[in-house]
Order: sequence, then structure tokens, then C-alpha cells
Amino acid sequence: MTTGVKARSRRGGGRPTIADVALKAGVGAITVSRALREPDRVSLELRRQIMAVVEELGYVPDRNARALASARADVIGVLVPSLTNNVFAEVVRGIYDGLDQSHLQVQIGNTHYACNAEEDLLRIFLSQRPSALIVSGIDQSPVARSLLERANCPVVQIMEIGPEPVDMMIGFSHHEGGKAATRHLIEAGYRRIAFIGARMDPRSQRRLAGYRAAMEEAGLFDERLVTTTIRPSSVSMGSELFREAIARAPALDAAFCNNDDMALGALFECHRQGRAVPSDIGIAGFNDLEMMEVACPSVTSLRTHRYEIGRRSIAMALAAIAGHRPAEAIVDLGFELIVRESTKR
Amino acid sequence: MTTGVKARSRRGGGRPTIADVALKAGVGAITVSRALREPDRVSLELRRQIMAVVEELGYVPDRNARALASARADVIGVLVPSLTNNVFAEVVRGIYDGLDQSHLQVQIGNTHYACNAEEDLLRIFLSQRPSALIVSGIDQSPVARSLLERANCPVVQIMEIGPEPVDMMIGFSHHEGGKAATRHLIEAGYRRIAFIGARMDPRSQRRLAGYRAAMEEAGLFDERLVTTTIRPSSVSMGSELFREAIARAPALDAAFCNNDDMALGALFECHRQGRAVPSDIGIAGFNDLEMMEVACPSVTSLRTHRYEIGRRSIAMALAAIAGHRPAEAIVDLGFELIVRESTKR
DNA sequence: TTGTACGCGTTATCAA
DNA sequence: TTGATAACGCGTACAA
Repeated sequence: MTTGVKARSRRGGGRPTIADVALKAGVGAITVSRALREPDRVSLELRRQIMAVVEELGYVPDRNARALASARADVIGVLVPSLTNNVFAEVVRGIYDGLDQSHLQVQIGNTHYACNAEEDLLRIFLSQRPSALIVSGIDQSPVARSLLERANCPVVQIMEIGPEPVDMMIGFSHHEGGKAATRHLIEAGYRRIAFIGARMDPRSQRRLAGYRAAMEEAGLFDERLVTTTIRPSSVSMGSELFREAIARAPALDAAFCNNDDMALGALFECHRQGRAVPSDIGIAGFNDLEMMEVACPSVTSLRTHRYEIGRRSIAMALAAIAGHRPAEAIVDLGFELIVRESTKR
Repeated sequence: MTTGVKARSRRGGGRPTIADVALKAGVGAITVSRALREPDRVSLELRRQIMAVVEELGYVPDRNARALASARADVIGVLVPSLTNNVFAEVVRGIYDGLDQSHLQVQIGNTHYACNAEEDLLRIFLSQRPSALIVSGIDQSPVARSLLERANCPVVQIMEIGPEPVDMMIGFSHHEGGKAATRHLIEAGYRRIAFIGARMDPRSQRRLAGYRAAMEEAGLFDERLVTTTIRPSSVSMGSELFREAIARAPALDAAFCNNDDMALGALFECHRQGRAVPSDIGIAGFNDLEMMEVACPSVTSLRTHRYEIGRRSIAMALAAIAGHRPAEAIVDLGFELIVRESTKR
């Protein structure tokens, strides 16, 4: 017997180990390891032999042992502020799709829009030595940012772009988006255009800033047109804030909502109050969820490429893991204004 | 020196290890380990001493090493068929909330409603030796079921209940739900009640069966009233299938939709076609998403306790991990019919 | 291309 | 209550 392999007695639950496979295949453990991870470096004959034994024994590599030995877990940590928010649900879908047949796994962390939760999750992720990290937004706390900078793995910030990436970035400008939607309402002939926003996380704040810039540019800005809350956004919150907005500014003739759920709520509220959309009130949303197209009337919205962001963020991470730095560290995917019935005055 | 601890040179990235802490605190490595995991078994004095060093060095236990040594990862694997589906997004939210301050982590796997993906993900999860598994539905493939039975950890099946749990179960009867919603439409005076369903996964199939049972019971069943597709459900698909349904059965006077997105799509389509809801057409959905309440008209739906399911499934898993088997292996959370304007004829 | 020796950081076991 | 020793299962470094 030329191999020094021996099957030891087990502490754990009898699962076959690499040593069992090696023994049965008559090769060294390391050859089994290579046959699985870098098949090209093992002769065809041995490889086949090994794979047969792997099948026969139902051998599955132990990820924990692998991670310990290589000081790197085959995990990509993903931090999102919400999973019930359709937008992030689609980002996550893009991430899973972009992963495709990679051997890596995604681990989702939900920060609930709280930066201390973000720091905690980051620490937990880092304790696993992830292969890469994907985080939402660009407003990390100083602590979180410092953790990311010392993460010793590729980092992709998604959904937004800004001047100082930790590493890589892919998203779009929420400020420009807010400005574009507002300008469209102005060009459509609306004048008393309200901003309605819930949650008001940093991205919504920037949309509001874009709205404000466009309104001031046109000499139309009025504080009373802005109605916001930090409470979570939802369809019913859209209805509620629309009622508030009308109370504050009875003459308003349009509403730019910080997302599509809110826009839908505003639309329903208009129905209920007998206000015609778009003739009495124009409505524009943000993100362009699938239902905006089919609503009655259909709702103007700013399409954001969130699925694409998810997909490409993973691609960037995988490339970086493989050692290929992207030509551009910052990718602006932009947005697209989709004009529909709700703003055709 | 009474301790045999020595700090070795590092291959990994210089993170402090338990040996560093032990050395500095003048104790054995195992004592540090215990101080962190079972503080009660370490004297107060040593514990304080150790914790101070932990703080000072910023020591974080390596999860991979811990998992390897204990043959158990502090991970709960969760398998859901979708994340963009609001229902599962809320289940997942409940799961995260139920986890609370537990040291365990959740790892989400998305099966995309495909049972081969379920098997693959199960294998990946099992290769980590998870502390527990939570899986959606009760229709696992024989292979998946066998993997679960040999998983050697608590298993919770969620969203449905059935006769033969792998281990534990929490959910409700989709058959009864479908029956209850349909009976309500019948009692409200509707006769030509269509069933409109997309995706038609096993749970939707059972809703359909419940619909059929109620219709046959009332002598109202007609094949032509059923319109389904395996394509994914969405608001626009609701509109599309409603048009199909009307083409197949022009005299239909109500629609029971297999979920709320579909119901909303049907509602919008009625608006577009000038059909009054609820007088011309009654509409009922399933799940009772938040927006059903605020839609115009508000939409009748069957409220399901999906957040609660997530929350309690984790509680059951945590209890089982701690060795406390529940009194009842099967928990039926039921549902609640919420009657609103859309079916008030 | 293949194998040997050893380290990865922690916990289980058993002894003190 | 505490510690020495030996796993845990695999990958790295280096040698053959």
C-alpha cells in the first residue's frame, strides 16, 4: 500500500470523509480533493475511479472543514434593508440567478434599515471569512465602512452610486431619478406637484432632493407640497399620506410618490375621493413594478434595473474573486422614465 | 507556566485566535471556549479576566472551526419556493424576527418552485450540518423526503399541514381555505363563479380542489369556469387570465383568484372593461395582502397567518434544538375570511 | 501528476 | 472548576 491514508474512527455522525473515498479508490486524500476542485490536474483514469467511489459512497465534502482549511468560506454575504420590499426581493432574485452554477452560496442578511443591525451582520459575516460581500447603499456607518474596508474580500455596494466606493459599485442616481420624474410632471402641465414619501431612507431622501431641485428650477417649490413619514411604505400608507397631502395643500394637482406601492395607494385614494386620474390629479411612482403597467389607469413610473443590479453585482463579485478586477469600479445602470396614462393630462 | 497553550504562527489573516486569548488571560484554550459558550461553568473571576482579554483583542470565534469541531453549524437552513412572492417574503420576515437574539443564523435557499433545485439545496445545506431545517410545503420528492428524514436535525415543514410530517409542521389547509372562500361567494349570491389561478403549485392545486368541492356541493361546478396556467402569478397575469376566463365563460359573475396579486389584476381588468365590482362581478383573493384593504373597492380575501407561520416555525426549531419536543407535531394556524366590498352584492 | 506532513481554530473526552 | 490531548475533515506547501 503506497498511500498513507487511513480511515479514523468518528466523533461525528458516520458520514463518509475524504479519507474513506481515498482508501476505497486507492489514492491519496489530496488527489480526491483535487479531483473534486480542480479536475484538470488529475489524470483522467484516477478521476473516473475517484468519481465512481464518490458516487458509491455518497460522499459530500464538508464545507466547514473546507472553509477552515482554506481560511475562506464559499459564501457571498448579501446585506439588504428589507426582503418584503419588492425592490430588494428582485435584487435578490437577480443575485441568485447570477450565481448560476457557481459553487458559492449566498447568505442574505436583513438589516431592517437599521445601521447597527448592519454592523452586527457584517461582523457575523466576516467571522465566516466570506468570499465576497454585497451591501445595499452607500451610507454605511463609519464603523461599517471600516469593517468593509478591512474585509479582505471583494465588496460590491449596490442600488446607488456615489463618489467613494469601498471597492466596487453598481446602481443609479436616485437624485437624478427624482429630478427626471418631477420634470416630467412639470412638462406634462402639472404645477402643484406633491412629493409623497414613506420610510425615507437615504435613497428616498435623495429622490426628494431631486424633486426639490426640479421644482426649484421651475420656480414651483413649496414646502407644503412635501409630505413624508419615516413609517414603512405600503399601499395603505400611500392612501394615508395622499389624504394628508391634500389636507396640507388642497390645490395639489399631482403627486410624485417615492415608490410604486405609495403611488398605488394614492391612485386608490383618488378613486375613493372621486378625483379623476390623470385629469384632476397626475400620479407618478418610482421603480416601475410590474403592476404599474396593468393598473387602471396605468401609472407612470421610473423604471429601475434592480434585477440587473442583482445579477451584475454577483457577476462583479465572482469576477473579482477570480482575480479579474473590472475596468470600471463604478457602474451606473441609470433608469428609464415610463410614461403612462396617469400623467397624460 | 501551567498551561500548555502557545500562540502559533498564522496562515490566515492574523485574526486573534482562542489561543491568543488563552495565553494573554493565562488560562487554557478550552476555558476560554467555555467562558464564551457556557459561562456558568467557569468561575466568575476567570470569566471576567477572559472577557476583558476578548474585548481587548477583539476576538471573534471562527464559525468554521467551531462547526468543524462540534460537527454542527449554527445555521438554520430555510427552503422557500420564491422570494419575490410577497407571501414567502413575509414568512421569511417572521423567521428573522423569531430568531431574535439567538446566536443561530438563517440561510435562505430559493427553490424557484422546482423540486430538483430543492434536492440540490438540501444537499448543500446538509453538507454544513445545519442545526435545523425549515422547508416549504409537504410535497417533497421522495429523494428530498429521504434526505430530510436522515437529516439528523429538527425539520419543520411550513405553510401547509398534512398527515405525515417528516418531523414537525405548521401551516393551514389550503383545501379548506379554497372551500371557505368559494362558499362565501356562493352565499353572497354569485352563481357562475370562476376560478383563476396562475403558477398552480401544489398549494394552489389544493385551493382549486377546495373550490371544486364547494361548487359541486352547491351543484354549480362547471369545467369552463376554471382558468389556470403554470406561468408565474402576477397582477398582469390576473388581468390576462380574467380576460381568458370571460372568453371561456362570458356569463361569469364572480372570480375566486388563487392569490391577491391575481385578484388585483382581475379588479383592474374589470375597471378597464367597465364591469362594476361587486355588482357585475364579485372578486375574492387569497392571503389578504395589506393592499386588499385599501383597494377601491376593497377586496375580499382569505387572511393567512404567514408571518406567524415564519415566527413560530423558528420557535419550534429553536425549541427542538434545545431538546424540547413540542406537544403537538402538527400546528394548524387556520385562516380567516375577510369580507370586503368586492363581494358585497 | 501524485503524495507526505502538517496546520486551520475549535470543541469533545477524559483526567486532575 | 480547569486543563492536556486528540480529534474534526480538509487544504496548503513542498517534495517526489
